[in-house]
Amino acid sequence: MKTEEALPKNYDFKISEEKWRKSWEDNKLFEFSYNKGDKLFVVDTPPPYVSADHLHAGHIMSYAQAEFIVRYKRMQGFNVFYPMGFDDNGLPTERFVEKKYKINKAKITKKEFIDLCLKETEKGIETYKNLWNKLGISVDWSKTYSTIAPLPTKVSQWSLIDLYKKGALYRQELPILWCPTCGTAISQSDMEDKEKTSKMNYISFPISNGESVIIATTRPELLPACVALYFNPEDERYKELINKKAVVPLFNHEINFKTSKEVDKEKGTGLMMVCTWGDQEDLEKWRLDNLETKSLLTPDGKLNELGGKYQGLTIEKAREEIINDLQKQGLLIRQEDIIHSVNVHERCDTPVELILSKQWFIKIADLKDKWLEMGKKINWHPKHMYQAYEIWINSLKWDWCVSRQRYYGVPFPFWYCKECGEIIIPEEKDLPVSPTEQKPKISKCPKCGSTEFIPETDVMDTWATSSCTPFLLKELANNEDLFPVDLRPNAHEIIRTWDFYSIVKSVYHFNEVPFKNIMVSGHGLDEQGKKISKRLGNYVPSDKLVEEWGADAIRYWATGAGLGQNLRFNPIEIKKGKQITTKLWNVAKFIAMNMEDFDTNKEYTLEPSDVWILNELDETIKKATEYFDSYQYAKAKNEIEEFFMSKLADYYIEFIKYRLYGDNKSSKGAAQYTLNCIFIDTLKMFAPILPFITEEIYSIIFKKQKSIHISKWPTTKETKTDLDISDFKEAISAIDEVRKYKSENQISLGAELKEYKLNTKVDLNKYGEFIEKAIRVKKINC
RNA sequence: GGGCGAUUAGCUCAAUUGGUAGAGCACUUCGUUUACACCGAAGGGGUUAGAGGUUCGAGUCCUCUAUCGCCCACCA
Repeated sequence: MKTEEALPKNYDFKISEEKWRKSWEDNKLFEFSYNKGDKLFVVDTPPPYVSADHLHAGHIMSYAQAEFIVRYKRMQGFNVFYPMGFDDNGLPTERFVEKKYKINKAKITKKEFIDLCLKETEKGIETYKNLWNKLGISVDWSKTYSTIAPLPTKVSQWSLIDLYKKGALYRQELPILWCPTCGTAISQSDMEDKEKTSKMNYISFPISNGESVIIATTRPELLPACVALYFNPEDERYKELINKKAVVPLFNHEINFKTSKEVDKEKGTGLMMVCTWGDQEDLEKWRLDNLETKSLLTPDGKLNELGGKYQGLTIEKAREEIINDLQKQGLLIRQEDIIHSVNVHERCDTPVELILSKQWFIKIADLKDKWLEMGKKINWHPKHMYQAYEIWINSLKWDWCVSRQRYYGVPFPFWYCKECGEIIIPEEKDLPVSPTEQKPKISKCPKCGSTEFIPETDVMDTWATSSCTPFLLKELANNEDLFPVDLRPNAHEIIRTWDFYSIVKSVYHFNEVPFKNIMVSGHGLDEQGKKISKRLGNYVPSDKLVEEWGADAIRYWATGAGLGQNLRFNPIEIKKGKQITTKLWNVAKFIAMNMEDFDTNKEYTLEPSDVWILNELDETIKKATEYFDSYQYAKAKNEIEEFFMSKLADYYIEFIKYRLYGDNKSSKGAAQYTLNCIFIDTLKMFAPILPFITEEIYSIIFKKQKSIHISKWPTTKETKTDLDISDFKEAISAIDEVRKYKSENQISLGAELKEYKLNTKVDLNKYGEFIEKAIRVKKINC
């Protein structure tokens, strides 16, 4: 071995990381090619929204954490399929473009808008690709997909058609969740809670006997759509009202009183106004009691003709004017300021409305048991994340509305017969189709013979396309064995969307769960513990981070949180990552300097310290392997680091210096042999976390294979020896004692003591010479 | 209101199935040693959020309380 000159004094991560990125790419190291019988490990990694122009430590964290596992599995001999995709269609991208270009929808054509989306999509993909490359994310870039491209479009359309044929997809006119700002139907999972300040209005309703009742509401603008008043049948205050009628103030239509046990006597005035529709409660009463339908809102969130003099006003404006008018007529009894949480559309913060509309739905709400049962078949890492899934399933109230009245997305593959409304479906071989640009292949409606067809203009919910990824991957590599996938890594906020919808689809299509394992990562937090967000601007852009610290150091930081846990951004931890790489470098240098005369072919007689460190190594390999196998990269890192820093660097190297520098050839050889063994395995164990420095050192010192990342993960070896080193710990304690003595007496560790009397009990016949030489004492006594 | 997770040294976090509370950073005192000053050694620092319970023994198990984060419900 001749390596000394090859290791410069300092490690330059900028040069080295760039070099290996290029080398891995040139050598196609991570490209997937499959031979029947290979152990597969297929990763269905989240296709990020390309609209993210604000990549930060949180993104680095979650993708790096999944990648630790991927690199580990690759070294374990799995044939890894790890493609990356981009989720580039749908509302997130549209909203991003609207905001970025301050789009006025009246002044832009659909085509211009879509072109802008495409342009931003391209840019976004480049930004991500660049970051993943810099970070050393080992994806197979030859198998990239984007959700709007022909193949994913085809798969998404096939999926809908299959669901339709199986009766799981239906089109119906129903009260649905609607976002007035985005002008589209949305689904339950697109909503989130938001605290809003509002006013509770106490409004007087005249009743037929000349008296009046008071109802409390935050939404007086719904008065024109008020269809009934409810009270609890046991509420003595209102019992007599049951046969009376009330008159809706300002609008003067008569409504009935009804009872329901679900009305809470304590809430408001105990009288509940039901409008079609203000909230879930209204909807249920409407369904249950067959109430009249009074559709009040237009798609852009204004009152329609039912609003009378308030027609054309926005919800907020109508609320304001109705309150004014009620006040003028003395019908507004009082107002209270309140803070309540409102369901808003997560993409734009607009309160969600319920309107009557014809949409496409996938049946999910009535099959909760099935989704729960299927969810249990998946290994959730960490386990309690299943509960997040369970809670969501149990809260399902709506079928999944998959149609969106938007532009930039995968089109629904349907036409309708103009005469009879028959749904015309293309054949699978003709997919993908764009109904607005193409005519159906058939010339006549099979039902009525009409020759005119109307295209469906809706596009799919963004999740309707991304939920296909588990079975898109097999199409991407044209290989049926790739389904179901082995690992789905993602953040916890998309359990209810990406994970759940993926399960729904795979169960419908193949009666099988789409993935065997889910690993859920937490959020990146800023140094104060706040969630990193674009709005707060509390982050350093990810590319700057990598530039400043290097990929290995940032990746090291990403090991700091266990699965599902949030992780604070912490420069000290990144620094520590850098420190580890420096330490690895220096140890490598030390080894290179002392390996010149090492003959790998000789047999060596191991000494106690050699056996000790080899046993420690075995123990570390065992634990690190167990931890990686259970997705606990954080614990694995701790074990490896502890071994490397505290056992190898702090002790073993000090233990053997006298042998390496001395004249005893066979003793030196044994130390060289041991050092060689333990260092290569240490490097390998660090490789999934610190891919660059380990590759650099491996390439210089060991050179066995073209890359450490395709070398075999270390296994335990059971060192063969006649030595009993069960008391070796005592020798270490003795060394510690001398170290402490030297430190307390301000003697340098290098200075040789003439004599030292140990307090520690240790077998000096066995370890005396070793202790004397390792800690530099001429004569040691007990 | 319900659920999940958390609460351990000044800070960030560890602690297998219950068995003497540990590390890093920071702090203090030393030390330039032929891998490393992008360094090394040693030291101080704790009523494990609080209260009760089970146990020979509790950071760990149970109950309650407090605080933080997240999810769900709540729009009368």
